[in-house]
Amino acid sequence: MFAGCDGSHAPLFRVGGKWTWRLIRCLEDGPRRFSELLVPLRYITPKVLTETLRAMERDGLVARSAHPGMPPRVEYELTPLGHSLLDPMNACCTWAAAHLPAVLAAREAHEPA
Amino acid sequence: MFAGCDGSHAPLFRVGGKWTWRLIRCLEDGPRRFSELLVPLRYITPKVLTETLRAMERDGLVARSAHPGMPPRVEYELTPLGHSLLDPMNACCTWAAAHLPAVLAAREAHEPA
DNA sequence: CTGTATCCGCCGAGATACTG
DNA sequence: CAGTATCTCGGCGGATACAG
Repeated sequence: MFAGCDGSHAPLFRVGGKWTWRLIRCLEDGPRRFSELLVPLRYITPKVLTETLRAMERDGLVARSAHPGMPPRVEYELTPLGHSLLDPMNACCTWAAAHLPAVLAAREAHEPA
Repeated sequence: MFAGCDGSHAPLFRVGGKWTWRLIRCLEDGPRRFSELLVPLRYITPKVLTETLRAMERDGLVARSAHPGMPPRVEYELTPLGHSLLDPMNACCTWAAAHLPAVLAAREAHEPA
């Protein structure tokens, strides 16, 4: 998604992935450790969490900082760029919250389950 | 996407599909016929266009009106609900346009292609 | 604790051809 | 013109197990 904004076909920013938006929400209040992300994102697997984080890191949305030692301690936090994504995100979430009932009603009308 | 706004896991509104956002752009200026959508959405196949339109119809974002006769004439247009999606969409597109260079730079830094 | 390594299933998306 | 009918493919996302 976000594609078509510039007329190109490129799939932009990994946003559109299943977990990306929720992950941003988990990070909006400050740095979080790997295991602190596994809990609120219930049922995400470590592999998928790693993939999502790495992708967002490549896009400059998330910063990873590893504190050496034992046990290992790694923290993830939103970069300023990642933080700026919260604005359009909130616009979308506001829309969704306002219009979810209408969408569900429309579905119900087409699929009288 | 849009998931997580209410804490649920439901994949919301079909928005997140590959063509949905571009389709909305094509409809924002008024009704369009099936064949008029195939052209600007270059290389979309009839099958996929139909699937996308049907899904958006189910969600109450698009209205389909078939004028009987020969040759057949069918028009699609955004409902008020679909139109209201333009606001958050534009917020996202504005963000993307503003920060695309930063994202590309971040990718370049991680993948010195 | 913070990941990696395999393997797998599902489904969106496309190619191609055909129909009312 | 406006679709439908099959078939196929790739890749995200998940399950499970293991490692530093």
